[in-house]
Amino acid sequence: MQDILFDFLSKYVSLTDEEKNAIVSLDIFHSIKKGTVLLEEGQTSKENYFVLKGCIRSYYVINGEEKTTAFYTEMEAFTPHCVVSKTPSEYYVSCIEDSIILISNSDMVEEVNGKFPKFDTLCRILSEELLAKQQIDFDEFKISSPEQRYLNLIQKRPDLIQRVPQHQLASYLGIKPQSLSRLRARILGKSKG
Amino acid sequence: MQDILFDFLSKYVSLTDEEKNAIVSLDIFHSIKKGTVLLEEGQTSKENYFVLKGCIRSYYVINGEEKTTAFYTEMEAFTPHCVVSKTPSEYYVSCIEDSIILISNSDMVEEVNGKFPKFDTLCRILSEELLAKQQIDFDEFKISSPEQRYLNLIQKRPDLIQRVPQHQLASYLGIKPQSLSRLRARILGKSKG
DNA sequence: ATAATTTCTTAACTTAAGTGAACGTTTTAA
DNA sequence: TTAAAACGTTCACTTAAGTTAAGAAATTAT
Repeated sequence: MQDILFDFLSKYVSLTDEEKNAIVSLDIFHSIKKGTVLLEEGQTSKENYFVLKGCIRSYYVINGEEKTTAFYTEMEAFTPHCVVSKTPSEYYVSCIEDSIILISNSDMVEEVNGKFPKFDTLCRILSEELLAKQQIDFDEFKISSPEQRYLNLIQKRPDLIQRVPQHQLASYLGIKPQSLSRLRARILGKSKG
Repeated sequence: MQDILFDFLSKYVSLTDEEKNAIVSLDIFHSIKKGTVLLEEGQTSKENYFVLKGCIRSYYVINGEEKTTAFYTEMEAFTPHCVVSKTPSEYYVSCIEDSIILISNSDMVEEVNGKFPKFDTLCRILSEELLAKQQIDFDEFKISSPEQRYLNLIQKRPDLIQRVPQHQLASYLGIKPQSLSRLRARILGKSKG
């Protein structure tokens, strides 16, 4: 299990056994059941997530309606806004499959980063990379129509379309579930002629 | 001029004179004329931007049409995707006002970061903060209609509405210029009753 | 200063998304 | 195992954005 993490990290920096032990000693490996809510609106959590297996989802609840904004799957990291801003969370995070998640506390991370400067470099590289990736995702969302976004999703994250309920996918694409159904029917009609 | 930068940085870390000199010696202060293109599609630049005064804009050109995806104004930093991914840029960056921009080369930054570990911490904090901020912006974009996005922009970045041409604002909001005109007329009608 | 270009707005028409409702299917819980 | 709830699709209707075109206003270049 830990090997998966260290294989991933080895792409960015090489870690000594001492450094690896420092990570392991944080005791961050967790098995999470489908449906578990990891973060609730209003909480000021300090927890960062890294998905080893499974899928977590972030969503707002507006007028009783869920608005899904992101899915994080294998080898993706997620630091909720409230952890950085130290203000109450405006959204929820929950687990949509039985998952194995690394959950680390910001205070712990800072402590370890203080001891091992290499971790600062690692975190910087990871968040710079994530920032750049997210910027591209945002750009693509802005310059695309809902239909283009859906087609784009089929290309880039085909797994999501299988493992995520339609109504969650719809709000992720910025539309209503009925519109996603219609849009899918439209595409199917086009490809048939 | 330099004071503006160091005042800003002092919010995150305290720098010694030696560290400040290291930054100054990079010779990164530039005066840029309105209309200057800083990055073209296809280029694999290594330049990072930090706006001290003025405004820069990133935009794609798709079928001859500009799609504006971001504006960066005073005290905002921007690292184009190509700098991180080391692949040719898919978008342009240009200056929409006479501006003073810090332009730094990634290689130089890495060299200086090697000498002064504190800079790694600084860069990590800045990019984590930026990532969190960007995530919120993306979330708000997804869960809002064009009209809500426009009203939101009036609240959050009223200056942009003054200093940016309508057609650039429109594509930033994910709609056509004609739709923005209509939307504004609609809002005006509502407020009058 | 004037001409050329770009920008902004308005309008009529088309296309697609939002809304409310119905209905069959699937999943969840008792 | 059944009842209840949630989910996905379809439909008719409404609302808003896309498109094409035209003209006024502002900006830029000569």
